[in-house]
Amino acid sequence: MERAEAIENLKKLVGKELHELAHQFKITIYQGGKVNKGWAGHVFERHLQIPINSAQSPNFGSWELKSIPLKYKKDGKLAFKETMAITMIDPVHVCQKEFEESHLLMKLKKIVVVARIVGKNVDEPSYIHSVVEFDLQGEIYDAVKADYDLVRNTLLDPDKGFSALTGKMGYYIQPRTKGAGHGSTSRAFYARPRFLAKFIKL
DNA sequence: CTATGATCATCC
DNA sequence: GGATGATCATAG
Repeated sequence: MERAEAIENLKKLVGKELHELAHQFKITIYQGGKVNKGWAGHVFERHLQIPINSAQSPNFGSWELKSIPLKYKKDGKLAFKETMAITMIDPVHVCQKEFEESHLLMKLKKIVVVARIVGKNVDEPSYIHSVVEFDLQGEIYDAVKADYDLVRNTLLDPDKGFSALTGKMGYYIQPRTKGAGHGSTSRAFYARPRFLAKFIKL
């Protein structure tokens, strides 16, 4: 499927209620009192008839699908509820590649984001807000590159290394723990709200 | 077990 | 309210 075609396809979903779609595709939201945190993303992937797998990237060759939750603040305005996971950090790869060749940049250039509005928990209705693409230019590109270099330099520093990475680092992009939990120590690049705000109109 | 889809829990 | 670290379901 072409990227432009998929975007058109996703835009048809604007205004739809996600729980309804999840039910149609038989996607698990609750399992024994616990939440399937990836359910929203699976709904979109199923809608586009994309196979759900855990391979690092090319969801479908030329682009990448992400979803981000939005929420209403008490004054009635919209705000980003969470940061967005972009991709896992592979220390070896990051040390060998400059930003221009990085997996991070390749991903960012391919990402299509679906912003959706959520309530205070998964039982609240969830509606699709908009579909956007990332377009790194000028100031944004340089800032993201700086964040990548910060992570890279930390990994290359003999006194720091992988374990020194923390979510406190980075202005637009941060290195943060991510994994199956229970002792997993893998980390991923996350996009901070201020980065998302550059591309998503609230 | 790990990567991907992300959100939850808790701290400030 | 925003930020940071931990965690869950699914699939390979």
